[in-house]
Amino acid sequence: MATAEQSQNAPLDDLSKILGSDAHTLLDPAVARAWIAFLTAYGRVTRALSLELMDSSGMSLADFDVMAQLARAEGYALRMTELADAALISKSGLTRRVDRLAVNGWVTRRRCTEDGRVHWATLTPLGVRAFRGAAPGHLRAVAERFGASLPASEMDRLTRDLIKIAAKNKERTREAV
Amino acid sequence: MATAEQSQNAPLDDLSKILGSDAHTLLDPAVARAWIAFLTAYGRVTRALSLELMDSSGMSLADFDVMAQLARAEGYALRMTELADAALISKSGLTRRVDRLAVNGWVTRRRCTEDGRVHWATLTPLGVRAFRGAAPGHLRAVAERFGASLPASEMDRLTRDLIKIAAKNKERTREAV
DNA sequence: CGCAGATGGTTGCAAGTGCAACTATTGCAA
DNA sequence: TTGCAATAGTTGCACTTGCAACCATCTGCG
Repeated sequence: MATAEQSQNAPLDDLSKILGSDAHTLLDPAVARAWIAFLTAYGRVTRALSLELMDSSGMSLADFDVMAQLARAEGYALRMTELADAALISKSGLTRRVDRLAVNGWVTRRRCTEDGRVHWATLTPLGVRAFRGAAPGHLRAVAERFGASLPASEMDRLTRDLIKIAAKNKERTREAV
Repeated sequence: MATAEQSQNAPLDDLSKILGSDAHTLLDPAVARAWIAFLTAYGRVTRALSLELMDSSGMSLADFDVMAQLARAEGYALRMTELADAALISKSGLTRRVDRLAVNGWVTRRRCTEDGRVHWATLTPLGVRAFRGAAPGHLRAVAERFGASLPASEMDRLTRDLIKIAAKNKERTREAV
């Protein structure tokens, strides 16, 4: 992945050296630049946020995401599958993440009385406190690293664009088939 | 991580339930929406591209990125560290990735004669062929999944915004200190 | 020279990840 | 009621990852 700055000019022209001059018919150079910038921005921002969050709260970005989903939920509780979907990770990944969060005492798993197959992951009081401790710093960091780069008007446009891209790729590719 | 669509309205309002009403002073709701959309778009697009690329060429997205960097480079060769930087992965990660690419016969490692510490990773003729085989489909997929969502004018604006965000997070956080 | 310190790369280790196969539970239909 | 398909979640496995410690090589200074 090229960094955004260096390849601002010609990420695809470089490739046309190896792919031939029809490279730009496969992928519009403007899209190629946007794609490189997208990957670069994502990589840098998430790496920085992840290190900061780990340092300040001993929580991985994935931990935070999962706990934030629970924090938003009615009664701080969600079924495992709902939670996995919301956090965009696999079911098995969630099982083990909740294991780890449970070891920290931040989350518990309760079997559902009405449907024995279902387990509710729930934020414990300790987990609520941990989230309250971690969130301000993390949200501020997101504001600084992601938000502060653009004026407010630009931010809404960016949101619309990103939502369009996300919508176009909604199907869960493997499982949806 | 909430999905872009569902939380379009109020990702932060939900959190104010747990964080208190000053949640929005920590992170502007418009930024919060953009951030969620960003994470969602990245997750969905890369997952889809990665599966498609693996199916069609037996190449991971990371493999492709590394080989694309080499394909762009003078003589299809880069030093290991340059390559790691360009591909935004760690040095150790690159060592092992190149190991795997070498097993496929796509990349070789040559020790530099002038400076014995340096190793040049180089695309082999077979690697060039593999890249030529994989690239068209992958570029087309990027065009479809990422590019086709937005009109050309919007794409350039998106690029500018993303580059600003990337630039703000340029320091390599750990090593730069 | 020769040795300290910087630089380039690799390896040990302790994670994290997804897929596919598995177990447990439910619901429905004969 | 029994039995089978569908659903929820977990586990085995194989693979990837990054950090920190390590080895090899080079550079510059006494």
